Amino acid sequence: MITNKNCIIRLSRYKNALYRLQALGFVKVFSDNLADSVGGTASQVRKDFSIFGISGNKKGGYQIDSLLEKLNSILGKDQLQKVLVVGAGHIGSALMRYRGFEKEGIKIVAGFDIDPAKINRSNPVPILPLDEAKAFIKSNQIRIAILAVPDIAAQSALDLICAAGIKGVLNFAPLRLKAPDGSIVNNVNLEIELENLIYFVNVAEKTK
Amino acid sequence: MITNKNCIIRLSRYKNALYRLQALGFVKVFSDNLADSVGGTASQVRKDFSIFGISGNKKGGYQIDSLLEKLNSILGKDQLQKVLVVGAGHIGSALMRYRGFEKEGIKIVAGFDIDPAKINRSNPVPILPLDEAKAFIKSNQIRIAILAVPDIAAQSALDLICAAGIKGVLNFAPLRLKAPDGSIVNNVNLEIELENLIYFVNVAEKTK
DNA sequence: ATCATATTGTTCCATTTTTCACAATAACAA
DNA sequence: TTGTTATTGTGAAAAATGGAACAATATGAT
Repeated sequence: MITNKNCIIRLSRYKNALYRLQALGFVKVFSDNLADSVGGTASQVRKDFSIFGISGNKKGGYQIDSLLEKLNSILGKDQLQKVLVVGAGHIGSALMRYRGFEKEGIKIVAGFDIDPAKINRSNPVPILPLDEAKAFIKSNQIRIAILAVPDIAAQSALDLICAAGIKGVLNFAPLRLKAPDGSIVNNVNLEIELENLIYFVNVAEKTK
Repeated sequence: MITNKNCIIRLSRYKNALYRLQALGFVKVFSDNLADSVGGTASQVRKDFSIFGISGNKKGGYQIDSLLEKLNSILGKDQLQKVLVVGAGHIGSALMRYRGFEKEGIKIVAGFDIDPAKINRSNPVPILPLDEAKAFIKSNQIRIAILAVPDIAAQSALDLICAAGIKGVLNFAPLRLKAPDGSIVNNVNLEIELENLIYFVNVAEKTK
């Protein structure tokens, strides 16, 4: 079983690169084309594919359409993914308005907040009271959520939505959350991303 | 020389955990406390520290205040980091309004956009025309930027700010950018983060 | 039909990263 | 003072990751 997160990220990159190539009229692709597009080696592309039983043609490369089909199936993109956003602050609202998810088959179906002033049922993405999250998650069978609430509220919000059936959470609160059994929390920590960048910029500066 | 990004990310996590412990009144900490807080092993904590020449006391653990000093110095947090945001769309605006950076000593000093309608010089974080970015970067000696512009504009905006002196960029546009010589680009790709999450949720579901 | 060539799939090797294990030693107790 | 204990610091082992190399082979050329 694959536990290598980087490998799955590379599959996403291959997929994105393939759509671009397809848009340019390409029908087949070689491992080294893909390596160039995503910044890796041809061996790694081939190995990534072989891990998932994807095979191409000796001397013929890979057929883009069938390759995309397989990648999309692996990545769960053969069905629309309904996602909800918990927290309608700056970040949460921006995510709800962000148009980039659509073309990836990801649809934000609702936002939730505790602040009554934020509630807006007629929004393109309705913003509902957090009280209603449980019922909403159950009746719509949502499995994925984005958590964009203040630090202090993050753990309890996580517990609430996981108890209601959420299995995967992308957490923007800059602190480590304890994932309830049976659910997965991935973190997007912008402060840490920036710190990391600053560190490497400083190192580059010093060693120059 | 350290090139291990994960190691640096762990340092940030240790730092954050230490502030929380300090706020609770703790004065010293053991490697296994830190391991618990950030979700790792005690050996790794000690090894991470040893890589940077940080040492504690046999049987006495680490003094939190001096440990924080050293981590902050490694992470470049002994001075305010001025950052600018390029692109004042949903994501860019949310980042400019996000209050979480301040407590990390990161200050967003300006935003830039090509759309004249977005310009607002009297904003708490002024939003200026992209034309002015070069002069601003030079005169304020900014080294770090967040790139939150549409895909199509990302590479040219990157080239522009790097030519003006930006050394590190956190890119939110969901495509691979070519980093100009001497600068570093880190990517935050929300679509890919969600895809990744969905993949692992699906795997967990199947193997259950 | 035969040969040359290009490209895959996979094995093996190198490197990086993590974990284990334990000697060294500071703090404390008797 | 001596002994016991807790914890570090690090060297060695193990695991994971990535890359190079090459045999296998399909394709196209002659």
